[in-house]
Amino acid sequence: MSPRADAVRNRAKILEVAARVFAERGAAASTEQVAAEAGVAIGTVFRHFPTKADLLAAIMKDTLAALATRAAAPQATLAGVFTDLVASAADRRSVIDLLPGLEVAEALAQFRAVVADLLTRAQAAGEVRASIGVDEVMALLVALCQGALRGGWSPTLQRDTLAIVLDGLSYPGRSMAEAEG
Amino acid sequence: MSPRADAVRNRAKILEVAARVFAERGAAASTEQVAAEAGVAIGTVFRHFPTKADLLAAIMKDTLAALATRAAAPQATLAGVFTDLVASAADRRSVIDLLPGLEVAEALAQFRAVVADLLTRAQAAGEVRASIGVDEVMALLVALCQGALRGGWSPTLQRDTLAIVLDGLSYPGRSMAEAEG
DNA sequence: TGACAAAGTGAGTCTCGACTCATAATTTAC
DNA sequence: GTAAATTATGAGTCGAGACTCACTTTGTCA
Repeated sequence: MSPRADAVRNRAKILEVAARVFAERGAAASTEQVAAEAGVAIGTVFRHFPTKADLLAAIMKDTLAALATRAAAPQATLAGVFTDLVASAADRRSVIDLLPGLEVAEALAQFRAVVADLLTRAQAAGEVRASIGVDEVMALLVALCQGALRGGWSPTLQRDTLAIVLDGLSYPGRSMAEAEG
Repeated sequence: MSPRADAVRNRAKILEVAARVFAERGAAASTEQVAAEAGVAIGTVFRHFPTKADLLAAIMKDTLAALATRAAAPQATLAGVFTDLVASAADRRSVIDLLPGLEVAEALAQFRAVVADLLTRAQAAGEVRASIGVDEVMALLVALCQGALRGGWSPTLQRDTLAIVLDGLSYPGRSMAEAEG
């Protein structure tokens, strides 16, 4: 027997609303808020997602999958992914707190793989220097998103900080970092 | 009459312990934890800091002041400040959550002024391109700290991401950011 | 040393949020 | 249309943590 129609509808509605609520009010927003805004009883939320952590993980998984899909498009570029991500973080539409090690590993790995591909292509095109690895790129991506999210970066600030980081990715060498102890 | 000696001692002890506890376990650590580790009763903590937010604000204020002092040293450089901050964030020794608008404004402004000075000098020395402003530098600083804090960056990753960003600060132009819509 | 005010104590209150479960309402299968 | 199973409901439980306060202890000053 397939799942009941109302169950499917409610699950989708809860996920959609929860993503918005947690993005707006932070992961500390209560499950009751989510239930109220989704128009269901709190018990319904817990039937679909036995734990608040499960709900957050489901959202992260969806978000990462959507990002991976967008980044896997033929015309996608590394710079484009950075721009998109930072904009959506500043907008509080995605990228909740990274809850370490919670069922999201697989989705994260997939996204990472797509970024790795974009990086390779950018390097082949001479847009990014060869010495840079995926780890650094992912780290910078997360850092910029956290900054944009918590700092509420304006579009101008997003553009300017991104320009700096992207330039750093392409710059030939002479890192200032060597210049100090 | 000057304040009692034990009161002064306890206040200092609480601040010291609280900074460590919140850095290690996050701002969600309970006030009881702090009291226990400081060896005082919970009422004592609340006597000195009527609210948990007051305690966090006091810590942030101290931290920012210490940072400003270190960054104001004659031999300090912009690259050095970036390196120090990211290392201490990764180490969870400072930089708690930025609680928006809470008595920290003044301390933040002071730190920002010191960074502005370092930036001006770096630009005069030709180490950073002239088009960059303090806002971008502060934004990148916060972003990198958040990333290092939540991502638990290894020393290697700290060095590599920092090198990229610092290179971006000095790079002459040709931002990749223009290359997409 | 005595007296008093400042500071310390910690059990208790209060609020809030995660999670449960007995019961009611729906949906589906036939 | 009806039975049976699935799902929805929401008041209630439970625990945690911020904060209070009546009372005790301690430091200070004369």
